[in-house]
Amino acid sequence: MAERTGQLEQAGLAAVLVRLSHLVQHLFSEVNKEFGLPPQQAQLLCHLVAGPVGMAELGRALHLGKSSVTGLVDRIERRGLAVRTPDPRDRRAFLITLTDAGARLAEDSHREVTARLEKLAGELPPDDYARLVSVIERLAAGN
Amino acid sequence: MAERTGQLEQAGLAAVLVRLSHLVQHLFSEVNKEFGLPPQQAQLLCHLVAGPVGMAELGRALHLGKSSVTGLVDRIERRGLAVRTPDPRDRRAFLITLTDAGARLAEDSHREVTARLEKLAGELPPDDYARLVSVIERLAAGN
DNA sequence: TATTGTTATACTCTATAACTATA
DNA sequence: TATAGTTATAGAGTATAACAATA
Repeated sequence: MAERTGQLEQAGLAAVLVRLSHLVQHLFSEVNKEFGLPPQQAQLLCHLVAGPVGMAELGRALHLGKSSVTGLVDRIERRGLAVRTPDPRDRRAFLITLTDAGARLAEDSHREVTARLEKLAGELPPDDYARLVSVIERLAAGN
Repeated sequence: MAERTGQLEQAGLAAVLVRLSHLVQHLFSEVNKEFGLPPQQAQLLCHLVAGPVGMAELGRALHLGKSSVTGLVDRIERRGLAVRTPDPRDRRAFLITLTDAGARLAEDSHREVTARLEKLAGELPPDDYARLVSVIERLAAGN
């Protein structure tokens, strides 16, 4: 790793990634707390914006066990943000669908999270901004 | 934002940051699960590696309320990974200190997390690697 | 037999409020 | 009065195991 030494390397890639991750997680939590949403419920809403999703697929997307998804959907449903509807193609399964209130909340939350993250990075020179997006995209590709 | 359009911008900075954050968090959780550690306890250990820390300072560092820190330290102490020792300069306060077992576990966990993150980014060209570290450091500066 | 989802149970995590003790 | 920390309580999040119903 001699080719990767120097002042910038002192912090270490892992260290800055973890630090950035904490930063983003904290911002996400704080924003959604203002909307009265625990971060896990907010994340669930994010995964429902594109359309109805089954419980099993939610578990895979969120890296959760079946019973964890059951509880999370219970709480989101109790708040009136989504509903379980029977899957017409599988009588065992449900499709979780956002209510109007849930869709509005998801959109508001997403807008605010995006705004604050963009603001965070807004001081970066355009070149750095573009490079950051590019590199992170490659980093996350396939994971 | 016309100066920031193009193929790379389609994903959006916020989106890739959130995605990267999930990626890092999940990796951190998975690694520490192998060590029998919930991610919060692992993060607590990280903050103790540099030396003993008081409860209040832990709360500030981890963005936690006082009682949350009490519980977290209770559980870490029950596992024999750290101990409360009286602060000689303030008879109200404790200094949380890693035990030998806790220090070993923290080091092992850190090594493994670092290795997997470095591996994740190992395919990046050295220039991108250095730039990523540089940009993220500036992004996280002061936050 | 495998998959979808729930229930029961236990533990972890977090916050608020009320409290003790020290600064 | 302010700060360091605990306790009590309540809710949220997660996992494992046992279960029901459907594929």
